[in-house]
Amino acid sequence: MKRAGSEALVAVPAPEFNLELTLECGQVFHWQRCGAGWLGALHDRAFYAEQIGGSLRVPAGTEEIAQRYFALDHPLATISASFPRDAAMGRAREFCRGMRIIRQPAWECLATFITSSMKRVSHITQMSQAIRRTFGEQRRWNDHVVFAYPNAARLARSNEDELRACGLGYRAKHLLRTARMIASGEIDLVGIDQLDDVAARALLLQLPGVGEKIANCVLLFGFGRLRAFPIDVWIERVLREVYFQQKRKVTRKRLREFSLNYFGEFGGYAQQYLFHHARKTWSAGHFQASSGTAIETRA
DNA sequence: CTCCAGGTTCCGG
DNA sequence: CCGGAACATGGA
Repeated sequence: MKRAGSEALVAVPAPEFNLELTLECGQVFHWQRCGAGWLGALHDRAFYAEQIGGSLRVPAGTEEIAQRYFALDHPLATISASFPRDAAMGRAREFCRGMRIIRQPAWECLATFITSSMKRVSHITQMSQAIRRTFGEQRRWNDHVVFAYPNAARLARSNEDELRACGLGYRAKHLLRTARMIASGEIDLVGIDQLDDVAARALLLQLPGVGEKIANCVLLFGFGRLRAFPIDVWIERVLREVYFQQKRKVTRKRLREFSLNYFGEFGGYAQQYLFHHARKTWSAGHFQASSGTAIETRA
């Protein structure tokens, strides 16, 4: 009688939004395709969402949670218009139309990105699922099962061997120590909302396994700091090939200063668009072939 | 088998 | 501040 996966769904208006792109662009790692949509854990509950044209269909009663999580209130047209007017950025903007930077729970975001260093996106997904299955609470949606991300207190009670069994390798030590610092209250994640970007970043940098790049990921994806600009291997490639072409000896510090100035108020969005576009087209050749327009680096 | 992946940490110039 | 090396694991 009831079709699994389609009972009690209600529509939420979602203009300028692409659910698939948003969930598959490498900002979040645990959503699984399910029927016409996606299944995952949103905060502490099982959650399902599917997109039909300009609207999102979600379980009745979760409309507001969905709107907030998927950041449907971000002014995407304004954000898009704020990007610098260069060719590479223009291609990324077209390629990523409808991609939004979602609002992930801070701890889940922090913990997941601690596991991300030197790992491919598919591996990060594997580790996230293993951690959820091992330590997380089980939730059901119709006849499907998902696992919530374990909180810091739960991981603080685990040990390095259990975490290594989830595939974390040397990252196990980092995640365990960070979980303990959060669980003990030594570092207050909630309080970060009251800090400006610089102070918030400095606080995150105190955590084991969190450097400049991961701190910026957490600020961007977990704290809605849309100016934060994580520089990973892909973005570094883009910056060097596109914006610093034929320039020798460009230091990390120089790249960081350039990206904060050049990409502006919504730099985090620009970064994610460039990241996804580069990752999906680099090997295909578009990217390099069309990156011949070097941009003058204005100080 | 070799290479590399959304880096961080530690160490010596 | 800057450059290098070690660090685990898995898929191509």
